[in-house]
Amino acid sequence: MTHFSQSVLEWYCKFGRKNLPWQKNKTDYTVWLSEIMLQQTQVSTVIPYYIRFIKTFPNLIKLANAEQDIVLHLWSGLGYYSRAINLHKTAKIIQKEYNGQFPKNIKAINALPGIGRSTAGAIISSVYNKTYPILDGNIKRILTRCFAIKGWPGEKKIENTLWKYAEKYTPQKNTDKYNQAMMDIGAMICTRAKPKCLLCPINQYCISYKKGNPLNYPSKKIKREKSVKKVYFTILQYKNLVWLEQRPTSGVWAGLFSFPEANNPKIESQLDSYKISYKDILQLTKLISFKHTFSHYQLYITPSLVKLSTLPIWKIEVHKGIWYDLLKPKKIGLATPIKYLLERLPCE
DNA sequence: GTCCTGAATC
DNA sequence: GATTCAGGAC
Repeated sequence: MTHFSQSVLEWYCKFGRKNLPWQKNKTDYTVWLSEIMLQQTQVSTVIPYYIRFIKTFPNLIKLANAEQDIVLHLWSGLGYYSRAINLHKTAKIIQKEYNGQFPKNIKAINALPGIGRSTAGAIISSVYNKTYPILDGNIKRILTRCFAIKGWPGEKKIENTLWKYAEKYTPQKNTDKYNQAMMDIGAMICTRAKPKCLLCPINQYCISYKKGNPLNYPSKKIKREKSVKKVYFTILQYKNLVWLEQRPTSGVWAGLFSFPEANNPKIESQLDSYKISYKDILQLTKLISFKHTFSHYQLYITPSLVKLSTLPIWKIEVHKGIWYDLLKPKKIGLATPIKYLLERLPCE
């Protein structure tokens, strides 16, 4: 084992995190679930979601047999909803094709929806203590700083280099502890801003520390202007009921419910397509516009509230959706801005 | 390139 | 208050 890895392991014994919710009563299921939630998401954000999720679905079979809407409901607000859809898919695959037993070899795990090389490595090292490297954002930050690796880590060439380093330093023994330690060091010591280099167990190996420039790493992505999109939501409300439609299983807010939307501000055309007659409108209010920023574009949302005096009935299958009861909300997936709007609607 | 959000930072 | 940033799979 390298001195580098030895230092990492010694640090873990003293300072590593060992009491996170998914580290108690650890099983393949809890590790898998937490690793999926932790993709692109920080620990403090995940904890309440994880606890609620595990309460509702204490094991894989419960999850496999669940309605997708319930799964998305529990994921609402966590973002990257394809993670939830893939999680559910994977549960069903394991139930059907693996007899309910989580596969134990890396290739089979890696082939499951939503599990890439790093997550597969994290699961198999954490649950079975097999020797496989991981490479998440934390570890990329540590490695680029320690070995002064220039270039944006998202670039294929740089990522391959980083995997080489990850392989080289992942020890044969105690891989589980080492991988957890590296994630902890990345989250607690080798932070993006104000890294605590003096407390770092591997500062003696760290080139950027010696040079005094750890903040130069990792190199930043060359950023391009975010495109701007506009959308107009039509909020149809009759008493406590609000009309919501389910979005397709791909694209933004996959599988979540949302208001009817249009690309032009003319509320009339939207009302026409829903065959709403003006005599049924009690009140039509343009609500305050706001901005929602995605990783790849900005969305300006202008909602209009249309209060109706009768419950419209449109031809079946022309508009597929649900009348969402504000007083008895159905458990469905809702994106954050939709949840925000629904919470602020006055109900009668 | 496409997928999201809350926390950190300005 | 507005902007930036962290965080992997497909």
